[in-house]
Amino acid sequence: MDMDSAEGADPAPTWRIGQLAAATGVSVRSLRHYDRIGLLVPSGRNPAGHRRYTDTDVRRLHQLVALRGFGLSLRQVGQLLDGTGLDPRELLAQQLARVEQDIAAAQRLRGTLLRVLGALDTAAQPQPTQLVELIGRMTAVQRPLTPEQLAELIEQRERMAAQLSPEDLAEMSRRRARLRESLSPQDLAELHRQRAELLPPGWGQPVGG
Amino acid sequence: MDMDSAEGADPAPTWRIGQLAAATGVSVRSLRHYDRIGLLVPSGRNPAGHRRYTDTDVRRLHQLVALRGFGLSLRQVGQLLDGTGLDPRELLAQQLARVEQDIAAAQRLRGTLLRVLGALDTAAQPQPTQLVELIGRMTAVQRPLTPEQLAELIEQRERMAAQLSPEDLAEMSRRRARLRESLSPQDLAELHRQRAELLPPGWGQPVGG
DNA sequence: TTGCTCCTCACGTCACGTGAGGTGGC
DNA sequence: TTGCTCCTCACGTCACGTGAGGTGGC
Repeated sequence: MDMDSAEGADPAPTWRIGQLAAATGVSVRSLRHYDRIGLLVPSGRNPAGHRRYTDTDVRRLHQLVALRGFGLSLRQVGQLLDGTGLDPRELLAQQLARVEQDIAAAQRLRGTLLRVLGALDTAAQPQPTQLVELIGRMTAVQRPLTPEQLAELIEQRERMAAQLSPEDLAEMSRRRARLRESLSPQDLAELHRQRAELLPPGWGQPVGG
Repeated sequence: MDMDSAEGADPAPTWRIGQLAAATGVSVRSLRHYDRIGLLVPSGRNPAGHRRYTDTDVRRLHQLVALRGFGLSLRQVGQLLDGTGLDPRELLAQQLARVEQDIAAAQRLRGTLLRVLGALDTAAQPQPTQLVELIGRMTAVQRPLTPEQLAELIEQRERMAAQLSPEDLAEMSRRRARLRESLSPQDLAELHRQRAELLPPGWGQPVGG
């Protein structure tokens, strides 16, 4: 019976860097990077200088990839792998807190994007420049638009629409349709909800309509 | 009545870079960076080469900051500000899709972190190295641990605990308490739920316990 | 006249991607 | 002998932070 699962017995180098990359999905460039920064130095080199990885190296790579997947920096991964005085539980708890902050920030951003997309849909302005100005105005004031601002917006819209050809209007309509198609039903619903919030009280669509 | 809201009349340069930075929260270094890449080139310089920003520049900066806040790259921001053939609606819709992917990925990561923290709490292993190995094993198999693996884990835990002094055990207990305190109640609840899922059927805590 | 503000390099960050130019391995 | 794999520089990415060393402005 063989003892290949015993500890301590380090088998002869077997893996070439390309094989390892193909087997693990880690790029050759990344493996060289990990070598350079001392995170994963292959146990051997052949006479020509080619890296040779042992099974022990491969195990370390697997751990490295797992830890990297937690969003840790390579420095942190290295300290964990080498047991350099870091408590993994605290580190992962910190990471959890960071991820939750990221999620919260991303969700706020999502809300903002939906609000702005809703306003753009309402405004239906063709010139990017004017959209940029609208965006600036919307994000400058964190509150919903005042009735005055909305009125101005609508007035502007009417003026622009009056100058557009039927072809332009049809094109704009197609664009809005494409935008709608690109959104998930949930997003579309929330967009409509956000747009309703954006409108001053009394401006909402008729409930029974 | 004055006409300071009229278009076209560009007032004399007024803002110095430091003043602008203080007023907007954008760092001096960032303002110089925006100048260098052509994103926000101040309208003037004084004889000594100091940047002088006009109110028009300031407006552009406000728009820049707003767009940057959507998570767009500076290149994208520049193209929007200059109206270089980009449809803002499509761009923001793309951005929305990206943000939602980010949220989904971060939520998966959050779940993984909670699972691992739960397992580490169960295992209560003191050596970072062994924790790393546990992590490697846990993330290598995406499924819950098999009863065999869990048994091995527990056996290991017992063996280690048997070798620890009462002081060590007390220290470990304090660490776990600190970890718990660092988690939100929601996280703590989910951690317990995840740990229950991790256990093979029949290993859960007694419902009425 | 003294700080304060401003200036331009220019390196560092982070985890690699992407060639450039050259040599060993099957 | 011919591709294929491997090697080492070394620049580019992205949005700046952080000095270094020097000069104008109030």
